[in-house]
Amino acid sequence: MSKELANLLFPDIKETPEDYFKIYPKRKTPATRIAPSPTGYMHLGTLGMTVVDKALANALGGVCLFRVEDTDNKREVKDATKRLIEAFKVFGISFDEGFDGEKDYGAYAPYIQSRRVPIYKAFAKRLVEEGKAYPCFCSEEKLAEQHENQVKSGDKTGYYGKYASCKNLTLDEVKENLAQGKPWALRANFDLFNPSDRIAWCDGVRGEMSLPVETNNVVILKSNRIPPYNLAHVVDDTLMGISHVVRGEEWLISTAQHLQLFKLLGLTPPTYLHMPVICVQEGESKRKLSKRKDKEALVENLLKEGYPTEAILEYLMTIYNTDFEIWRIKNPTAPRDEFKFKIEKIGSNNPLLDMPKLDNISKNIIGAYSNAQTKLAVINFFGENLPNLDKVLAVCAIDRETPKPRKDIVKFSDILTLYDYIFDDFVAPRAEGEGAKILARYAELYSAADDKTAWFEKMKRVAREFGFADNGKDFKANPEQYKGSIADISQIIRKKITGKENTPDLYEISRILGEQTVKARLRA
RNA sequence: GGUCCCAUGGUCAAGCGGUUAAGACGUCACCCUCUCACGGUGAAAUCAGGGGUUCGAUUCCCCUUGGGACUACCA
Repeated sequence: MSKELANLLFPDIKETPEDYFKIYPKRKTPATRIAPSPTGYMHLGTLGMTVVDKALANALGGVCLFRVEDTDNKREVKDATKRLIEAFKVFGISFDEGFDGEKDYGAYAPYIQSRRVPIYKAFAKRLVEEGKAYPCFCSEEKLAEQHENQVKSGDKTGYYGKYASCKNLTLDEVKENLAQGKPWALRANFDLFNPSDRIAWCDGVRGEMSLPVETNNVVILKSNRIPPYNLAHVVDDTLMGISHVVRGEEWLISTAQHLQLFKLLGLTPPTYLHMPVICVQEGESKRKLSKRKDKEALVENLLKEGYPTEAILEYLMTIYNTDFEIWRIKNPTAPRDEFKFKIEKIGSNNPLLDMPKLDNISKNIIGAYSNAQTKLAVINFFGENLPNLDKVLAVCAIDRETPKPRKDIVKFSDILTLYDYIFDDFVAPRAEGEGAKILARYAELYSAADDKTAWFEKMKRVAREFGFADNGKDFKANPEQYKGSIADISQIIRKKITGKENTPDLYEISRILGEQTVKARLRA
């Protein structure tokens, strides 16, 4: 009867799981995969999983592939797959196999789940043949009502045992329902498992784990004949030879049902690595990073702010492998893929998103950029048409390529506020009283032709003329003899020219601005 | 409510029965210095609580508390 039912349900499916095992040969190396669903722009967590997948494949001497999990057509966002692929490109992340937006590459294609539906059906059909799955004709309303009653009576929720009313439908009843055109979903018969048993496995991150048997006869084929995550995961990761499944902690509990599906199909499950999820602080507690609430933490936004992709990747690595930071200190310039990723160094705490840490990593990375790299990055961020581009680059070049470079740029958008005085529309602040006199005197003296020593001599001269110490030490020794020190003079001038109390070397800035502009601002 | 996970400074964490309890970010102080940044030196700051086990617990076990995840024909 099961065979008959299977043919009734899947008349057009001729292939068997064995056929697919022939098409997709057993893989000889370890493999990891990143399988995001196209529901919008890339999530920081997705990027983090990718970093781990890549690093793990690298450490294991295996491959890492990219698969699109587009089985939820309700949530799917147009172009999201394309955007995902773009984003990976921006981050310089490539995969050994996958989908490039146009076509598949790799021997286990297709890599888009919506194109693998016949494969899922073949496995589903097998399950029906063996009496391990059955069609369910229950309406949404009926299911909702049942759920409500279960909650009310304190019974366990779900579709199982006596609640699984479609499980024991006769062939004729199924035929009748089908004839009436009733929609149906396929459910796994988890009542085949002893509900008091536990499902155990050794998690790569958490160690020995066990969960109670999943009793809910979960849907493995939706009424649109597309599987939800569970069956798709089991089938794809088996066929694609995935040895290590890296996924977020949110999957931990559903591992029982996945393992039960593997068992029902007689398949060997992969090693699971359940990763911590990145959280944000909210009042007293923390919560999972959310796309809606934490827009500023979205990868898209970080990029928009001008964080270098390497900074984001490095930060993610410090989160997911607690060894990485120490390795990085010892190997400050080594490429990241030389780092040996260790499974046992994955933390199991859910970390809080640490923006100051990201900032620190970022400013170190930008600080280490060469002038050429900086130019590329600035143009990449602002485009060719940024006004005063040459001047901006000149300011960025101050102290760059030295053993102790400035590290004032955290993200490229900072340039607009940090160096706003470089732009033509900058308005110099007003000065009054003695300050105005000092500025006037300095304006008289200033010449762009001076070398740095000559320039500084003039600065000292102004200081002396107005009763300020021309060096810090003298002032410190006898503070009462002076109105202030050369630092104060310098500060007055800096403030007038740039509107800021902290800027790179004033001599250099003045040269970049040009004598005319400097004098105009001093006298404004 | 049920199931599961987690628990060392403000944050990320090392530690895996005996340590002066690493390190990084952040904070503060000092030095360097025309300013800022960089750099250097230093400081403050942690084992959630209670029971066991043990000669000895941050480390092992239990309970409490706190936090997190899941509980869909979403992933």
